[in-house]
Amino acid sequence: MKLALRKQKILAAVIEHYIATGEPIGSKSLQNTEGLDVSSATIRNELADLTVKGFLKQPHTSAGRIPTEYGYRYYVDNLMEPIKLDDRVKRYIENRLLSSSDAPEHIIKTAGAIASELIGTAALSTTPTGDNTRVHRIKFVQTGRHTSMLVLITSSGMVKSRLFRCDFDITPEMLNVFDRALNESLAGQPLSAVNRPFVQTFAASFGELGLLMPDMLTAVMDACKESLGTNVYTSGSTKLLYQNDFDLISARGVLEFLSDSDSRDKLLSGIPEGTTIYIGKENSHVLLRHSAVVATRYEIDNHPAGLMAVIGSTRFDYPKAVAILECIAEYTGSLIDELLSVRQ
Amino acid sequence: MKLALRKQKILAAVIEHYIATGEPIGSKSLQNTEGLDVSSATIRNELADLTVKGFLKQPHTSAGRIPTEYGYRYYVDNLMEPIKLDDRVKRYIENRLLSSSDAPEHIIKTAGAIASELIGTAALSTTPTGDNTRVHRIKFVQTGRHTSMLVLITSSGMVKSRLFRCDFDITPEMLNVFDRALNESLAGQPLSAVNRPFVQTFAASFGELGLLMPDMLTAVMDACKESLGTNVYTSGSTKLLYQNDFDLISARGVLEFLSDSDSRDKLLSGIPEGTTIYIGKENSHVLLRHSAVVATRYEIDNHPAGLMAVIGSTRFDYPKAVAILECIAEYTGSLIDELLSVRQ
DNA sequence: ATTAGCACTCGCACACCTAGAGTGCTAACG
DNA sequence: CGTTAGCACTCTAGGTGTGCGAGTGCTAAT
Repeated sequence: MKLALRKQKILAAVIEHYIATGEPIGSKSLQNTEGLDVSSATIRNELADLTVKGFLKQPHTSAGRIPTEYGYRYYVDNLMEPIKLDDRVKRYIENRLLSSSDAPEHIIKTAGAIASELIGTAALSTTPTGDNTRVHRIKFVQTGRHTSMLVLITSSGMVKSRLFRCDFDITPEMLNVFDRALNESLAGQPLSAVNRPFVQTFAASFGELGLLMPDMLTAVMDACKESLGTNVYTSGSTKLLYQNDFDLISARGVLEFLSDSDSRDKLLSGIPEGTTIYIGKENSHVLLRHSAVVATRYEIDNHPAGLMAVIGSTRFDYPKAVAILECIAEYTGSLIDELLSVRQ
Repeated sequence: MKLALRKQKILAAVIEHYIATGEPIGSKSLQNTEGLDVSSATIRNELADLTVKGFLKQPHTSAGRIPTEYGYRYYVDNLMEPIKLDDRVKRYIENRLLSSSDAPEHIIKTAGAIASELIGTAALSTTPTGDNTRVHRIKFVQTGRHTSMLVLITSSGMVKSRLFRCDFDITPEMLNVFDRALNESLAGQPLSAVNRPFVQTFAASFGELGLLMPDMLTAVMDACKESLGTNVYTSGSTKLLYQNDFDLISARGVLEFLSDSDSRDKLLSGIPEGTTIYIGKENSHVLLRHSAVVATRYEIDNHPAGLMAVIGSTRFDYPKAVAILECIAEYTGSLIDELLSVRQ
């Protein structure tokens, strides 16, 4: 729907006032809006119209107007102007990321923490998705007479380990043989390829020896499967409880949602590349019906990889959140790229 | 302070009623208490006395009595009877733990989740403390021309990784040399021994080559230092927001506390072996002033290692929490022992 | 199309009231 | 001297009533 210029101006003014203060605004206060030189009665007419069209609503008859979810959507799609981030903020983000320790997981965790801190709401960050990830290397470390640890390193620099036990004594030579054989056939394979058929073929090609170590092969499979899933880090979730435009039920709902890995992962995996905004009922999950999600994917090796996201009430400073998230995502991606020497 | 038998009976009855219902109880309802055959007037006298002595208090004049923190303390120390866990519950715990994947971190995380689920409040579980932990093995995996990953495996089965980069091309032979040298001098060392002096001595003994790799040695040190710290897993923290005897401020405080790793670790590291209960102001941290913590240490290789703890309002089913935590801690310890083959 | 004026609506804050629960005190009892 | 019955008292929760202020929608004039 195309709105007349004056209506757009009024809609933007209502939304920006509401985002800033959390209070409804009425026709009188709107007269002070820059470049809106009409009487309050005119504004009242426009407000009534915007309300009928579904962009605005009144909490109750004698209150001012606040945006509906539809209003926010229109604002996000048509009215909001992308803000340019202050250089100091950019430098702050870069420094914080650089001073986190040199493990990809740490960097990603820190990225989430920065987002939460700067945007002032709960933030999520995920390790890269496994789709483009391959097995980099598998290592064995003996831990006991019958037990050993398997360490899987993926092409995106993630590490997973598994303990397994055998019925017979493990010798270093044996581990060496397995080390060589496994890496020969697995290194470079996509993680998703390491499934039961693959492992069974591998074991078969190994003859009798292969049959001896079902536990080890299960461990390999397990580790690959787990690496295929992403780790999700949550930051600043208590901030939700301080947002006064968020009632306890909704805030609790979001917290509940965040701690339920199934529904959380379902949301996250559905987010496309670039920057995405879900407002209110646009979220498929019931618990997020009163919340907004702003998410963006960072890239590793020029491929969309993991996510940076913030989540809060629908009353959200969308322009700011988008700018900060995109900045963090960019730095995070290039920092990990650098560490993995993907960009030589 | 020694209390007369009848006073003890009344105190226990008040506390147990309050734990069960969350409601204050008055003299009349207390007459129904098993084995208390006196009039309500007599009970009123006793209640007044217990109130003066500080065991009980009234939310307001016309309400019944509820326990004070001091009352809870007396109950926990003198009155509460240890409950024997139902066999089905025990089996449930064991099965849940056995079906978690074979990585110590997973088991510990699951243990926390079970505790939260069965006790119905937030739970914490930690990986073993580093005090008795030694370096088991260090592995190198090349990730790029100038970058490599270091994987540290500790004697308690934990894995830490670090990426590092060098100014020159890394060769497999070089990594092999370092692998051998590092493991020769580090394997079996307590993690705490791997500090800067140690690393410098090591580098010096290596001559020129040692000077070439400051980043690698820093990575080793970092990884050891990080392994010295414990990982803390939180489960069911949203449950705090559903406890109706917990006002929003207190619940939020606890959540805040749980997400602040510094103060959280400070609490956890101060907990002795065995089972410990902190009630209200006994907690050193301000944010826990209205909460209770029940914690117990599990053992690995017969040494007190990590923690299982639950946290909630002071209105707490202490006997149940103690019984369940101790059961979980025991199974967790022996399961990890078994995986690490410490008990052959 | 815009504006001034005005009656109207509604939520909030506050005061007020009542019912019910539980108490402490007093005096009587064994 | 401990125990008990009786009673006046206190306090909270919850319901009702009222005035204020903000903001609206409508109408008639420009």
